[in-house]
Amino acid sequence: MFADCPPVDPPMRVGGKWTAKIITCLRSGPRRFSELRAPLAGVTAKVLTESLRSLERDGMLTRTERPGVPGHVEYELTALGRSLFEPLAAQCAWTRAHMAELAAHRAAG
Amino acid sequence: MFADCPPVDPPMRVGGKWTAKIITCLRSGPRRFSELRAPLAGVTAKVLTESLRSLERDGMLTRTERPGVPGHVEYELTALGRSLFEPLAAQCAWTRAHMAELAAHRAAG
DNA sequence: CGGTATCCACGGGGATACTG
DNA sequence: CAGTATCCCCGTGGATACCG
Repeated sequence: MFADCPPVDPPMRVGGKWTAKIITCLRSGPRRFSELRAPLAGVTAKVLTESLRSLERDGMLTRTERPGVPGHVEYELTALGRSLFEPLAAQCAWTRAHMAELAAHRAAG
Repeated sequence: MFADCPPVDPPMRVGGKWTAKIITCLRSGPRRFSELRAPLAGVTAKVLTESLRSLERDGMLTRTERPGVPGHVEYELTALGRSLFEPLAAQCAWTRAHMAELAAHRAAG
């Protein structure tokens, strides 16, 4: 899921701790709450909810309740949210290109 | 100094709160501690020192004590540090292009 | 001039339990 | 299923004072 974007702890971040991963998870289309929670190993429901609400307030994604039994909720990126792919890709590219050098410095220093 | 990179509170950040601005300040060449502190309005000596030490540990910049009376200290970006310009520019471009839309969502929501 | 030393406030993030 | 409600920890960052 995130193989193209190595999880070097920082030094580069978009929004909160889970924001970049959420965007990446939604890349290929809308997903439900539980479909987001599974791949984002370690995130609690509370924190995931907060992150999603924050992204919704910023217009990065939409939240849609689908009725039925059982009902579910769909999260989908807006155009604004998808526009983050570009800077996100730049960060991933930087990390891929320099993470070894960075790790070497940290190990030495 | 930072006119080309609007200070939208985030959503995009490189490292700590001051990291991106420090890198930008060092863009045109080496600077002394006090030459960094002035344009970074609001940063305390402690926090600036911490940020610089962290960047030094990561190999992003070098710290050089110049003897003499009065002596001073020079901070200069390494090649690794300068390599951050690219993703940094991508972030600035995104912010410039979408900050109005973002602000509108936040005001409405 | 270029820092340390202390102390402290705040907010993000997490653990756990519970709910419509 | 998709959350809330609580409680709490801890790291970042800031205020203030002092130092070689």
